Amino acid sequence: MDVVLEWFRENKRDLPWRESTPWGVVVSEFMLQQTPVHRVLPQWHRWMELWPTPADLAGAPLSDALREWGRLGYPRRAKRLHECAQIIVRNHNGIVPPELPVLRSLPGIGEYTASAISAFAFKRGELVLDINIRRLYARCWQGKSAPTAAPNNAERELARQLLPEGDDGTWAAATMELGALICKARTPLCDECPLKNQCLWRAIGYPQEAGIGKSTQQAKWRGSDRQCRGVIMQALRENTDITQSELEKIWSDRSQYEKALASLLDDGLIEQRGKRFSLAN
DNA sequence: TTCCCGGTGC
DNA sequence: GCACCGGGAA
Repeated sequence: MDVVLEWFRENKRDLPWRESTPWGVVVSEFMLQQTPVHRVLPQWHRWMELWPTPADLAGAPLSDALREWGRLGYPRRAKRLHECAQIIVRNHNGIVPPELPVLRSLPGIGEYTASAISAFAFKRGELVLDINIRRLYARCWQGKSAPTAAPNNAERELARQLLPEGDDGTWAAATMELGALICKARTPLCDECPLKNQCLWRAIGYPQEAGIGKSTQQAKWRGSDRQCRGVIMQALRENTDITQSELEKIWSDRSQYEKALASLLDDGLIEQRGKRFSLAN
């Protein structure tokens, strides 16, 4: 697949974590879970400035990590990353472990993130299956418009066959970049694709399978439990300490507020001391 | 204004 | 199979 690697050499974005330490890669992968590159960039720089090593983050209060996470979304990721830092310090001498099973055992690191860290931080030719790569494979080699909800063994086998011998992680980076920039979910730029002459989906006229690739409908954001949690977190990021009665004013639906508050306490993202709430420590 | 984008953990 | 986030494209 030299055309893909050649395309990557000429078109890859200049992303700072590609020139960073293994820890920088870990931080980037956590932030990039469910969040686009352009939103991650400023936050990543800030975090690497504040906490350039696992020991630095492990030594900081969780509340600082949650505050600096800002509006990236899914603040449980910040808590898990903080936990990762502490485990790395405690069990791995402060060094990011390169072994796939060890990475996989850390909180917030699943199949994708473990292989991505191994490939990008340690230059290993791992099987990396993020949604961009999976979409590219589904289209080009399977003639489908989109991949299934989760990878199965047949898909892993196909991906393994495509992985170049002796790869150093460049294949994953290249296919991910191609999926993100050209083989896009909604409006693929097929004319610019280095694989356009061998893409099965293109060859058979871009069929759309019923039901495939459709994620379950997300509830409206406005008025959702998610929005309520976000509003509470934002209030606690801006106020180090806030009373029960002040906090409850920020959301009009009382029962939804109570539910969101309880779930944030349950997730260990916030804490209560008497009548006052703050980010968890 | 709605719709879409995207890993982990339960 | 569902909950979790916020921003940006359509």
